[in-house]
Amino acid sequence: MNLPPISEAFVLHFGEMGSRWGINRTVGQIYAVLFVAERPLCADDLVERLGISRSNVSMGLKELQSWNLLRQRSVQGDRREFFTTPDDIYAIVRTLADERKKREIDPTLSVLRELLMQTPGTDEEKHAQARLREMHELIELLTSWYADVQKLETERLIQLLSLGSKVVKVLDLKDRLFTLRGSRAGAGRIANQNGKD
Amino acid sequence: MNLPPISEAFVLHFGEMGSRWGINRTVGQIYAVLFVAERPLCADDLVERLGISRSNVSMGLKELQSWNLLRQRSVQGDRREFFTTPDDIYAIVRTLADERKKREIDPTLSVLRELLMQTPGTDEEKHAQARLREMHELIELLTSWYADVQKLETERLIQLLSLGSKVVKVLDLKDRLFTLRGSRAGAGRIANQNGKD
DNA sequence: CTGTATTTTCAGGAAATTCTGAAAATTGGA
DNA sequence: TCCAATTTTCAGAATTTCCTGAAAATACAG
Repeated sequence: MNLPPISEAFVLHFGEMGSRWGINRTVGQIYAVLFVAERPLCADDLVERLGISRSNVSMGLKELQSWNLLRQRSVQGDRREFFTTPDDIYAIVRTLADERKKREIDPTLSVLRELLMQTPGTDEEKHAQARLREMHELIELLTSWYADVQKLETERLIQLLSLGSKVVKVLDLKDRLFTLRGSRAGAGRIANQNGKD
Repeated sequence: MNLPPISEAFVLHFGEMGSRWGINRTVGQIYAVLFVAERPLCADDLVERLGISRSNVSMGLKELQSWNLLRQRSVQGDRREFFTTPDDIYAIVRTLADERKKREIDPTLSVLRELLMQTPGTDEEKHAQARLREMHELIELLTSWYADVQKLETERLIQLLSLGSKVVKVLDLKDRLFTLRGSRAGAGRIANQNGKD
């Protein structure tokens, strides 16, 4: 592996992690190299840095592109294709989450929905369906939360994440204001700007 | 596969999904069977239902136990061990998240921290470190949010998830109250019950 | 067009993983 | 303690996934 030590350590770790997810080691390594690179790299650069075959690089890049994880750049006076990862790391995470949802969650939801439509033949099947229904509801809750949060601009998202569970305290505050509404006209007017309930 | 049709379809799908995560097909199938089962099952039950070898079941159960995903039950007058998944599906998700964090996120954070301590030899390494720093910060933000949320009781969690990004509107409300503080003593007092800032 | 640079495809070999049966270890009752 | 039931281990077979080199396809400059 032909990389400076810090990058190499990161690339090795990332490859290892990638293989714990569905992604294979090499694909993870390719991504890691692009992620830390100062400039867009072409396939040959990756061959050189990772010491793997040209065809392997080609397949890896194709895989990463199918995940929407790469940006393509052309370089003046060079016929080869160059690749980078998006600069904005929040955008990367959003893409990753979207793709995983599309590949894992959506098909699962559709299987669950289909199985919940069927008529159970036995008590055993009735029980199975009840379990599947619980799972379905939970996944729906999580994905609708996700869809909501995915809409926020990065700045808002950070604000929300930073707050963590302290949000709950803000909710308490909201509840309290509602309780007070009527007895204190001003608070009621403000609370209503929440635009909901 | 010796299962009623609804369960079988679910088990097959779950095994398939499992193999997209690091988990292997059989382990996913074992979990799925236990998840929909009406009663605790022993290893032989799983052999029968999935049509795989006894030793394979044994290894699969061991793997699931290492993920903390099973409950062990003993049955009166039977020497064999019986297994179930926890009834509470929220608890299951919490466990899963904890384990994935422990296996994937924590080691990554520690590698990143270590690499950020090192002195970069070149500009290339300086740039790599800057990228790793961004990644480190993002992961820290996400995990601290996660740690916070993990503390909530299920009920609160559901409340929070149901609200989705509408939370932001509540935050706006909070901000507005702070803006008003001073000019309107009452609102300020209430806002302070948020216990922060 | 033609020729060269570049990328992609893909068959088959290499490597990794999963699975099995046999044997060893463990468990709990008598 | 001994024995039979049960679980675990593990070497190697079976399967799956990954990787490569060679060949085909594509892109583009002249």
